Amino acid sequence: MKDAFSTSSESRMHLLRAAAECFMERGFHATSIDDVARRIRATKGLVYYHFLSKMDLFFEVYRVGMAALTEAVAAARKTEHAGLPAVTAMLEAHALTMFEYHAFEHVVAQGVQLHRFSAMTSVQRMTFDELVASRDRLEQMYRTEVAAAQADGSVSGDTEPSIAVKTILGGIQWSVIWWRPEADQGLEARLVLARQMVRTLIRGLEVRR
Amino acid sequence: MKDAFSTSSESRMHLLRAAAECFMERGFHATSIDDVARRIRATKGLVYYHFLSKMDLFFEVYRVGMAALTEAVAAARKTEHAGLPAVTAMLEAHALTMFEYHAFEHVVAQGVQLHRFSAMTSVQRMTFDELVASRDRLEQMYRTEVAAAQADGSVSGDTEPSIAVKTILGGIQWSVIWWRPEADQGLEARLVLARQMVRTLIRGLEVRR
DNA sequence: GTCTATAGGCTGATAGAC
DNA sequence: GTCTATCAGCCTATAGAC
Repeated sequence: MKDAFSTSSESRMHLLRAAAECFMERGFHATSIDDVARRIRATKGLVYYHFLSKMDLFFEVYRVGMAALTEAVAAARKTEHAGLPAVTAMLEAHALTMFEYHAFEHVVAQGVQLHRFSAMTSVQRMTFDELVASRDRLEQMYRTEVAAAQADGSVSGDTEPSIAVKTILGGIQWSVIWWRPEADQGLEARLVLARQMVRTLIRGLEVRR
Repeated sequence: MKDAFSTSSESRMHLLRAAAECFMERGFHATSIDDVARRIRATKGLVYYHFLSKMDLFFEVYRVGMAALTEAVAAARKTEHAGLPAVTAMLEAHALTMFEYHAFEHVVAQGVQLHRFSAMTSVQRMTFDELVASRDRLEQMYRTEVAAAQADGSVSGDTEPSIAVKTILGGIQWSVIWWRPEADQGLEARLVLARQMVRTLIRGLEVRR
């Protein structure tokens, strides 16, 4: 998992992981810096040595989560032909990343909602805007492929790509709510689950012959 | 919308709505009791006259949101034959309720995540467990209908009902994240959107002939 | 790099006036 | 029913020791 953290010191990486877990369990505001430090048996001082503020720490966690998602989905996109095959591969990679980076993706989901951070410096505002933009770019990849699939006739044209994408992605993203790491250990079980989810979304509930 | 609030005084009802909006915008922990009171141009004292604590206020908002959802879905269920037709009607009603009770349903979504309220009294713990149970009962309605649809062959049997339901419902529930009341005014526009979402989930992305 | 100590601000909850 | 005043606790962030 090292890759998504790029170049980070040991402590910094451990803090990021601890923060992701705390934010997932209790949410941003209910998590104290002491909670994060305590989780790796350190104290507040260490956190403030590595991060400027609690919000910057949150942003870093978000960035790691989005980076993991973007890389996985972009890579999967290239393995298949444009259109429906690409979308299918993207969704499967997307789901697997949701499981592997569970805590981080939970934070990403929170971040989407938290437009209103009480007080943001202008630097933080810029960072925040970039994170929102990265989320839009991910969705844009999907919209492009769905539009291509509509053009080649493999996806029905009577629903706007943006609506279809939001709906389908919701099915994947919502897994942060109900999926638990304990539930299914091992890559094999995760792959089976991811494929069932993707199949449900691509083929629909209804069976036709 | 009065119905879902059952018997409530005027002030109490306004406070519930204000609380739902605050919790939606800032989240439970970031919302202060003063924020809620200020939104209806009142003060803290009023809130504590009507509700025992901030957490009880949250629980009441959650209860209203879940009640609205349960009633709408249960009613829709009866309008169609068991199995796929029932599921389709349930999803459409579900989506429409997500829009109509947007702020409340946003809080319900938060509530699912907040397992760990720092300090709950035993009474609060019981209330909380009942709210979680009400959520499970809603999902159970869907699982039952999907299983019936698998039995009559209208839904493929190769995905467990619980997985299919969680995936499909995710597509609907996630709309609290991206849908905004300003976006589409009027019942007509909402109905069109709801039907596009449901169609995407029932028929799938892929088109077949 | 990591820790301790502490300042300073905010907020949940209560008491009591009107 | 609604408001004002206030307390007690917690938590972010900083300063400075080691």
